Amino acid sequence: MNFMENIEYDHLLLEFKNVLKENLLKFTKQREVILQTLYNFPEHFSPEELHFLIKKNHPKINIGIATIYRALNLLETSELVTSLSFGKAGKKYELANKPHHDHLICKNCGKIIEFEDKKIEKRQENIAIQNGFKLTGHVMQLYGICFNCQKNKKR
Amino acid sequence: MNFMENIEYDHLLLEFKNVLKENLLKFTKQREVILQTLYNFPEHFSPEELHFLIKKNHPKINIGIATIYRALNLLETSELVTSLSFGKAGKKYELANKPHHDHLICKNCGKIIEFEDKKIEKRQENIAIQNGFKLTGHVMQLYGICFNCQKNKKR
DNA sequence: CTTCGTGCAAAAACTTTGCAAATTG
DNA sequence: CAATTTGCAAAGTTTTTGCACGAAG
Repeated sequence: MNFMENIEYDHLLLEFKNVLKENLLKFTKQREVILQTLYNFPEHFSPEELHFLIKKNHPKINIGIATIYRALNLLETSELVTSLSFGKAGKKYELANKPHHDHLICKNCGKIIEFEDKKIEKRQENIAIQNGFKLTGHVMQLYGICFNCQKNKKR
Repeated sequence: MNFMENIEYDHLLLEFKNVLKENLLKFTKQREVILQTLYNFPEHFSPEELHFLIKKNHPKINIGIATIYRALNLLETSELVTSLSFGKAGKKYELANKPHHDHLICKNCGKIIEFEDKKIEKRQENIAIQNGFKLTGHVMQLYGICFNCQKNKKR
């Protein structure tokens, strides 16, 4: 992969640099690598997981966990990253403006279908406005039993 | 308020007692008060907030924070309580089987507004069917900036 | 050069655990 | 009675902070 030629990433990087500039903060190798890692791995990371991954993929950079925390707080405050957590799992972070994704998940076999529904999104926007909110994102996961698992169900 | 005459609460309590019985666990004053408090205050609590509230409302019961944590873990495992967290705020707990609702969450101050939208739910059902799924549940969180935080952001 | 960022280690905050005494079934 | 639960304090975890040095603008 050659990140230098990725327009989408370049745009994200530019946004980040603007945030830094606006706040008179500095662009450092550590901050760059953190953003890059969040971009390249489309999962949800705990600070610790992110730290581990960066140490593995960039052995040359000596990055401390405190830097990860500080960067994630900065990124979250500037709305480039969002965090969430459900149930037992701790807080997880992901890029805020990834292409939008909702999930339909089979509780039996774990199969995941991604979908997008304009009508629901429109409705969500309305609900936010009615409550005085400026909407910045959402998480929606539907749980159920997929076709195959319904068929195979012998219980 | 006379909780003795509250059918809804009685039902919840019964459910809890059944969970305890199934696992050969014991029904204690502390566990009862925790459940009761979650029922009576329809907010989202951190363990610490819940502890504080119980100490305030039941000064006679000497309840430790460890007991709160242990009870919340038990209640969450048995699906009587769910937890969620977002943005800066830590993990919060609420009763699971309140009438169904989704959350509109301020990423800045952590304020939570609950809502329910029949149109969205109908649509979710359709999406599931189109994909061959039998729907059993969902999680939907809308993230944004609440009215107050929008105002205050003008620095 | 001046200011900010970093790693480190220490501190603070949050959560779990071990244990003796108390309570439940 | 036997077994579980509790509060407490100690032990783990997770997250934040202070500081001296290094890096960015």
